[in-house]
Amino acid sequence: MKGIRQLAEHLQISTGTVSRALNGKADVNAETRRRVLEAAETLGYVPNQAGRSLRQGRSRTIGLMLSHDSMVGGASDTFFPLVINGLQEALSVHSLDLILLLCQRGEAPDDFLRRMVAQRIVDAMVISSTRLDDPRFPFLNKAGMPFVSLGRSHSATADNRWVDLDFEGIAERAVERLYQHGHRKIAVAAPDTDVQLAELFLDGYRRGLAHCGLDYDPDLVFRAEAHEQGGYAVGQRIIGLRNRPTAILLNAEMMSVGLYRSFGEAGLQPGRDLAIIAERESPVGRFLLPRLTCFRLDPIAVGQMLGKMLLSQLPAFADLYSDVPTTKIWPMELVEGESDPPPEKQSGLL
Amino acid sequence: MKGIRQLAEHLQISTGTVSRALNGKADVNAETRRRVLEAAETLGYVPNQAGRSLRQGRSRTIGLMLSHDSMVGGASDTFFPLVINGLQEALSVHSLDLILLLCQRGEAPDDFLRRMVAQRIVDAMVISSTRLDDPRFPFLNKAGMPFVSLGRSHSATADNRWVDLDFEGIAERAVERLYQHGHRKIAVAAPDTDVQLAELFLDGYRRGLAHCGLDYDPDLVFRAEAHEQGGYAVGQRIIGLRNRPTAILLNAEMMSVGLYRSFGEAGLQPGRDLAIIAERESPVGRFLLPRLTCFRLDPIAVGQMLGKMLLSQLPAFADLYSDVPTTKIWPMELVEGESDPPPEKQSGLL
DNA sequence: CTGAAAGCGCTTACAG
DNA sequence: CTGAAAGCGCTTACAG
Repeated sequence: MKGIRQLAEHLQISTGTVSRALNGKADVNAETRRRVLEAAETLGYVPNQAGRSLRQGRSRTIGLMLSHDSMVGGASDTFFPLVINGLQEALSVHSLDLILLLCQRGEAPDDFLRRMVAQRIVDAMVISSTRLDDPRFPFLNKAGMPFVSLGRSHSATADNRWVDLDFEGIAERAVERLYQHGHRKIAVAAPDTDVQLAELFLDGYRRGLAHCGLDYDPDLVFRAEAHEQGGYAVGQRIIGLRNRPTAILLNAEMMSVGLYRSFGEAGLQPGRDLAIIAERESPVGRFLLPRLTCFRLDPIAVGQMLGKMLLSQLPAFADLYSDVPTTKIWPMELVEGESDPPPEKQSGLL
Repeated sequence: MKGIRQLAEHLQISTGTVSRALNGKADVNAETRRRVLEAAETLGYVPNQAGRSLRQGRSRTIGLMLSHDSMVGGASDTFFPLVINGLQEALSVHSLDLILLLCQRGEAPDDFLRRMVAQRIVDAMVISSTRLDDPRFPFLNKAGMPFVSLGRSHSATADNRWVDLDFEGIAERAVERLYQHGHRKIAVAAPDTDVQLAELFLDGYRRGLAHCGLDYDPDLVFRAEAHEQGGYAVGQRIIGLRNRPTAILLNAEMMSVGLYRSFGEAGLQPGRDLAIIAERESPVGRFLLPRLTCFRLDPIAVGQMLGKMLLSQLPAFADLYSDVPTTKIWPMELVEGESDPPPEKQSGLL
């Protein structure tokens, strides 16, 4: 079935009536509507999106911009797909489709976004992998494109909506927990880039130290990339120290795989010889030996929240979502593993 | 800048000329073209996609359909993002955009595809996660939507284009390698679903056994899901056996994380107590201890090949890509790790 | 409740 | 080399 015109001719009625019947407008005869829906179903008619978008001035499609890094890093493994699921759930309530726009490795994220927005393929955007200073915020604000962000930024205005994980809080709590376990020399690993989470993670770390009356020692901050290789490098550096830290916080759980290996190679045991707490629960961390102590959250709920925040930004749905918070720092719950045993167990591990 | 009409008025020329200048048509005065391009640049004009698509009958957008499983499973970790990069590289040569369409958990992939195709948002599709019997092939063939597939299927016709990994070949070679290392009781893990790769992997396994003169023993085939938890379950079952296999092939490298843990918990050493070869190289496998022996391929090249195959299916570009193969079984190269030590080293590991 | 008509923004034969 | 006009498929005031 080609178009609405053919469908209308087949039914011997006007395209306008077909359109109204299909779009659930009130003023259509019940029997007419039934005939139209039945014919559309049997003939497999689905409205051409381009015609619809052009006429309505909107596409009913939401774009989620992902960077190559957010897919390849440890974050990919189950986090993003589940966030996306939650997002789709929230949007599908209003028949909005979600498409994923993957910024190529090498392409500047800002240019990429500009292109996508200018083409008007999507009515609204979800952005992620925010940076401290992120030009996408002023750009989207200026372009008048509704959006929400997974991640904070200094560039966000009071009108912008975002959800972010409580990186600060978990770093603080991890330090306090390690302190209670008897640790006095607690290190931290964080990425050496301008991603927002690095700053937050370190802020929380410092705050935790302060609470415990420990001094901040810049030598205990290990800058490394948030993946296996980065964790391996951190492990190597720690092993080489005269005066090793007895515990470490990792900002990404995939780092632990490399850290475990470096310790294993050196005949040391992660957990016993270095207590480890990592940022986010994942299947890998759950099956490492020792099992990783980490922080849990519900990524689907994060996605649903993002979806609702986005809907609150769309004129067509704003009134239905007026009670949605404007920003949300998502709490995370500690999941006790085996990688930060309390002092009395530290020698008896395995 | 709103539309082409405003741009034309600003330049005091017709919209037709603006359009021709912008689209690089030959018969435009050089100076006119320069003025148009400059004005478009400074005023930030980009053509409205809906208008373009409607008029041209095509969107210059390619859809990549991903299933939730393909993102969440181990396959996600670096494989898909890199394939996507290669795909985008190939398509960007002709200014074709790629959008990712993620089939929700729970939504039937066939219905999802039907909806996407009917809406005509994309000109062509890339599908993945093929099954033995996959209705998407006849559907796309019937709908006349050009497509390529990452993965074989019995449902593919001779006209369909696909790239698939050489699951059969690697399973066969892995068995032969393990046989040469002295193993006579070689197990295999494969998913218990109708994904195409399960069948191929088992076919190769059987062929390898036959080459080595070993009997096929169904008790050595462990059906399990292709992730950490699945690998853990396989490990548990092996440990419980009176007469354990001395080696195993895993169809997914993420399984090894769980398998390693189950062995570690039982005081056994992966590698020494069970030789392991897994399907695909990944950062996790590289940093496990012992390092995983596995098979390597270049996912970017796979993506580029898929892109070229797809272009060969599009009328506008077919003649430029007439030399692209119609199907390709992608070879993989063994990467020697520490998880399948030759016999003389098996006792001295670690 | 339905039909006829306009028009969304673009590209492209066609005429000159 | 450029302009005027048609039309892609749809939705939606408007008239009846």
